[in-house]
Amino acid sequence: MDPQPGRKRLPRKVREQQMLDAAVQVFSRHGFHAASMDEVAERAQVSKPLLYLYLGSKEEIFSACIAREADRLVNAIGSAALNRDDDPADRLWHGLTAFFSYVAEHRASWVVLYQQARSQSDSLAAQVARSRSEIIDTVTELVRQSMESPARGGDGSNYAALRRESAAVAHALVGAADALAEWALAVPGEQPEATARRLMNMMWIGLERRAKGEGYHAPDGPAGTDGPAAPRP
Amino acid sequence: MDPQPGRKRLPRKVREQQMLDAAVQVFSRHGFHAASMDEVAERAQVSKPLLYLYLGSKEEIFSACIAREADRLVNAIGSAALNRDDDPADRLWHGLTAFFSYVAEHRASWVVLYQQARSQSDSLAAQVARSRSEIIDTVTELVRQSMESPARGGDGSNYAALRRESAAVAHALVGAADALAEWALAVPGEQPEATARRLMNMMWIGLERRAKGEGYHAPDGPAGTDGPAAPRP
DNA sequence: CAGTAAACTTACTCTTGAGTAAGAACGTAC
DNA sequence: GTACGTTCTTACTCAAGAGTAAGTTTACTG
Repeated sequence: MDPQPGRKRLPRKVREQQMLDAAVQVFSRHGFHAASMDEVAERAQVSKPLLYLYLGSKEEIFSACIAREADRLVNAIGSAALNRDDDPADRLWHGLTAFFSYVAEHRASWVVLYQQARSQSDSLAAQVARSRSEIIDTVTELVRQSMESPARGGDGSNYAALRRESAAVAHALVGAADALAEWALAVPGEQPEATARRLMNMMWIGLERRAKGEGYHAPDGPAGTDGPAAPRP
Repeated sequence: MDPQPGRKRLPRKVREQQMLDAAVQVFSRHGFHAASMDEVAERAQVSKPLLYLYLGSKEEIFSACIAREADRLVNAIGSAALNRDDDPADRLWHGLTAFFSYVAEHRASWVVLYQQARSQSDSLAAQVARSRSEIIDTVTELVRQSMESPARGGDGSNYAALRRESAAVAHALVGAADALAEWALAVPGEQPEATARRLMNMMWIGLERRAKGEGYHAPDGPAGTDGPAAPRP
């Protein structure tokens, strides 16, 4: 007789994953410092000493969460964006769709990765910064390829500027995606594809025209370092 | 004889502001839960009981920080964006420039407002949500005015869609601005105006063309709810 | 120079939560 | 069944930090 089947004596690897699942949930709700390891243990249906025996310390548990979730997210985006056709726009589109789907489905994962992670100041910052830049780098590369493809002759002189601009775009894109993902969760019936399309519409066209040399011309602002200011249409 | 002038017996209002200054710094570095009130007291050059006597509890102190900083930020943006010419693009431009200047100069303030604030789950969430939506609403209104101005006949049928789209744009804009602000701090010589111009170039052109009915058309993705898919140029 | 109200401090209490010591239950090999 | 290694728990220790009791100093007023 076994009243609760599957609820006892699991192999270590399985338990560890359960613990990490619980930890991600708790960290995402409360943040690193406010998260209670008692709560993690309770959620994982396990006692606290086992948690510590398997995973070390609170920091190590957080670290393991970050590593696992970053890996999952990068894989999700990468497999959607990289193994596709060569058109940068479509790759970006698929990547964004994958991202919004991922966030919608694994919200806690994203919260831990992007939001909770930013604020920590300890040694966690390094770990977190690495994971974040892994994501940003993927996007930066995507954007960079997009920006050099149309109407960019062998212009190698402003390569540094191109790199800087693509980094800026990538950061903005990820930030916008984050904010949009949170917004989308509060809007009933907003599908991940729809959110991705919104973001593409906002930014991609800007990129295309930017590549052709067009752009917004600032009026005479407080600091006029704009060079020759042309009138807007 | 007064060896350290200005270091003793200050009136309550002044001390309170010093305490809030210190609190903003500490909260921005460590987040709400990890922030130590001892550290706040030390930074404010004051003992802990005085801190509690004047400002109440840790939560109330955090609350007061949020309220004060949100007010400052909204004022900074509002006075730059609203008291200008009527062109929505220029207003947005001035607002963004003011924003990036503010973040560059009062980094801790923004961190507390936008980053730390998102994670809390307690009653703080309400306070924080109100302040954040105050900012978002300002931007949403700016964006909405921009979107209806060009080539939008008296089309009142998709008013709800317009509202939703402008909300999405506003969220994306603020998220992108946040990410860009952080990025800009790590790039030497990046001026607030330059960052604002980048963001305008990314998004404003997208908005303009979007208003004319143009947009990115997704390829045959996993979910093809795109309506009639026209080929991209 | 009292007297008094505000500004301010030292030195505590008490809760919460990270981390652990010591050992109990379970499964498996012989 | 009995030896042995793995899984797992009850019941603690200990430090950090929120919040406070009671008292001390300064400045101003009559």
